[in-house]
Amino acid sequence: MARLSDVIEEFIKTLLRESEGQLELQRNELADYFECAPSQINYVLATRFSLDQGYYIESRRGGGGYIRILRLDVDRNDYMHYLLSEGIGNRISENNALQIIKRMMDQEYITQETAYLMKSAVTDKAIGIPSSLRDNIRASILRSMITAVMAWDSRKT
Amino acid sequence: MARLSDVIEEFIKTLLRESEGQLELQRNELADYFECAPSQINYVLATRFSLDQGYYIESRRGGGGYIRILRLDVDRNDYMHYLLSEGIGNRISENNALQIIKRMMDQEYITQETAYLMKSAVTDKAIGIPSSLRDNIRASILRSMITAVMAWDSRKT
DNA sequence: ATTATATTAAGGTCAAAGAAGGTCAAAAAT
DNA sequence: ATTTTTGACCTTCTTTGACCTTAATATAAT
Repeated sequence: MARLSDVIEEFIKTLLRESEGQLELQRNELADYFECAPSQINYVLATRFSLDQGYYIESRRGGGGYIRILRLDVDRNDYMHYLLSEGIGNRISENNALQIIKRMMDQEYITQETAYLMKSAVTDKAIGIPSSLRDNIRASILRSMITAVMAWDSRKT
Repeated sequence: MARLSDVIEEFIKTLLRESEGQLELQRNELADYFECAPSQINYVLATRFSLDQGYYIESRRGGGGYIRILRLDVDRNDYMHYLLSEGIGNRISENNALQIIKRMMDQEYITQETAYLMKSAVTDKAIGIPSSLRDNIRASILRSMITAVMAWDSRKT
């Protein structure tokens, strides 16, 4: 018997194929459909639709809430994927971060303007706190922004 | 699926656009039109037309009462300067930061893409560290990015 | 005609209920 | 031992309704 999680995974991937890599779903509805606990949907998303696997997830609670899944264009974003999975890690110096941003710009993954903005967010000065935590925070922010760039890109088809 | 509050928000914003940023409406009439509780109008106003978000509301009860909504169209640089000098300060919550970014986008001070990127840099998740320092760091980063937007702009003239 | 009172027509507040999604750990299955 | 499934509990956002306050107008009393 195929594991339910696998079935749900396939189901979502089919939907994604039919909708050009972008879709919105209702967690409870889906759980209902498969007669499983709602949290199983989260499990599927966490184990099969992670960033490393090339997916980006946004959600909103409350009435009219939703879960939005974006399939990132992996081929086109090879370098950025590498950055997210290994290239950055938990800590990164100001210099390294600036270099990475410059390279993304050179490769035309991002515009000059975006590069400028990203740089502004990862400088020592921006992050403030004079502590060893700074490099960790920087890494986290940089990763978040790179993810955003990718998600934005695949969003407008 | 679409949240009623969102529909009402859009409705009001459209009216505002058509009337040069100033309009008067009848709470009960609007509630009637959307077939909702009158207090839902207040909810929409409170959550989407706050001062922070650039709107000012006046109202009057009793016969001939009304709700007047004004969109505050401050000069772009004025607003950003205000943000830098007083609006943000040393600490800012995730929600407030997102609101400010949304407003800058609404008023077309920044593009949707830039807004998306900026948001990604100031979320709790991006900043990581679970500590009271987070709001300080966020304020600092947000200020830095706003400065960058301004600088970028004045650079290409 | 003037003043006091009642009625009606607005809008305001707040808390409870409802409608999502999130987290985490225990139990079950492989 | 690892992965999957389930369920209890949490957080966030929205919707609804009961009750309150204020203003204008109509009516009654002086």
